[in-house]
Amino acid sequence: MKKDNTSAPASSWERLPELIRERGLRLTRQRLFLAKLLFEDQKNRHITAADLVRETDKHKMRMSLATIYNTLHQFVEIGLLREVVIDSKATYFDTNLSDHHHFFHEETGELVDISQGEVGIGTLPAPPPDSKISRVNVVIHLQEKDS
Amino acid sequence: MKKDNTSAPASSWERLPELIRERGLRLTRQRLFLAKLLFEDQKNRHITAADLVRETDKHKMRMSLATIYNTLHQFVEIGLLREVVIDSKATYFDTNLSDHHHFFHEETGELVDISQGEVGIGTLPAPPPDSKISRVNVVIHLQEKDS
DNA sequence: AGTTTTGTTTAGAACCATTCTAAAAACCAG
DNA sequence: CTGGTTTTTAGAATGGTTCTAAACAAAACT
Repeated sequence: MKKDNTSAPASSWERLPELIRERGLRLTRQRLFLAKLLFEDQKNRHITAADLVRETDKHKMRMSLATIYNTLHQFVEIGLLREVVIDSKATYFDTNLSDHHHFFHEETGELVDISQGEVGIGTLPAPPPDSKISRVNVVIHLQEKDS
Repeated sequence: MKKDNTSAPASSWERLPELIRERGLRLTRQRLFLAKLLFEDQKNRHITAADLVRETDKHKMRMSLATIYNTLHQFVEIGLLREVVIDSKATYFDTNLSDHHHFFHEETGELVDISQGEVGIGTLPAPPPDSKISRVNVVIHLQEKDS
């Protein structure tokens, strides 16, 4: 039985190399480096491809945009990341795999986790016939209060 | 004839011309035609810019893409439409102004209204200081049940 | 009416995030 | 080390959306 036990900020970062391998991906310098950027500090992050370009550049580990996108999507496929789309400007990749929702700061484009308990969805409507609910996204848009 | 005025889009379609004027926009052939397409049948619609291009073409009222986008955004500004972003593929414009949420069919890209009462949001977390909630979006993603 | 002012439409170029291509490089089993 | 397969890469291509600046149309003024 394979236990798909990957919740919270991924499993501990030291195990990522084997995890990547187990899921059928080769362990390359680029994938390892991106994994490090994403998961090393154990914090939940909401990152765009552009953010990663900036970070890799800063660390003198410049790599192709295509690689960054490929890796991000592969990480989603093997359950290391979740994709979050809020506005049409960019796709965010979320290291927090637990069931949760988001605040979205409209001015800054910043995403902030809302822990699971804080949004109580009382009732959900029944899905139409022949469909099943694959996920429920709640996004609370925030505006700055003009003081 | 039943007057289904409950969640009717915008005010009645006959008043749109004056409404457009009141909000400081000139009443042009293009704006009038798009308003007609969007609101004439009093049904709630979820339309993309590309949809409108198709419809205007079909009615031999071809107009520039820029005009379609401009008009759509102006209609949002004057409160005739709401913008809904679900995935990064396209922006939807919703003629249903009432407070409601959406089913999203992942396979077809189709959006379906969920009437207000059917999603009960029990608890909302307090917004961070200096921010206020501008809106709450709930999107229920649907997958086809492989029968 | 005609003329001016100002707002609108237009085609096409520009933009920007993302994906594709096909060739070179890296990984890894034997 | 070699061969076979996967990855990476630069740059081109894509697709939705926005911008530009020129032509045009609507309201305003005489």
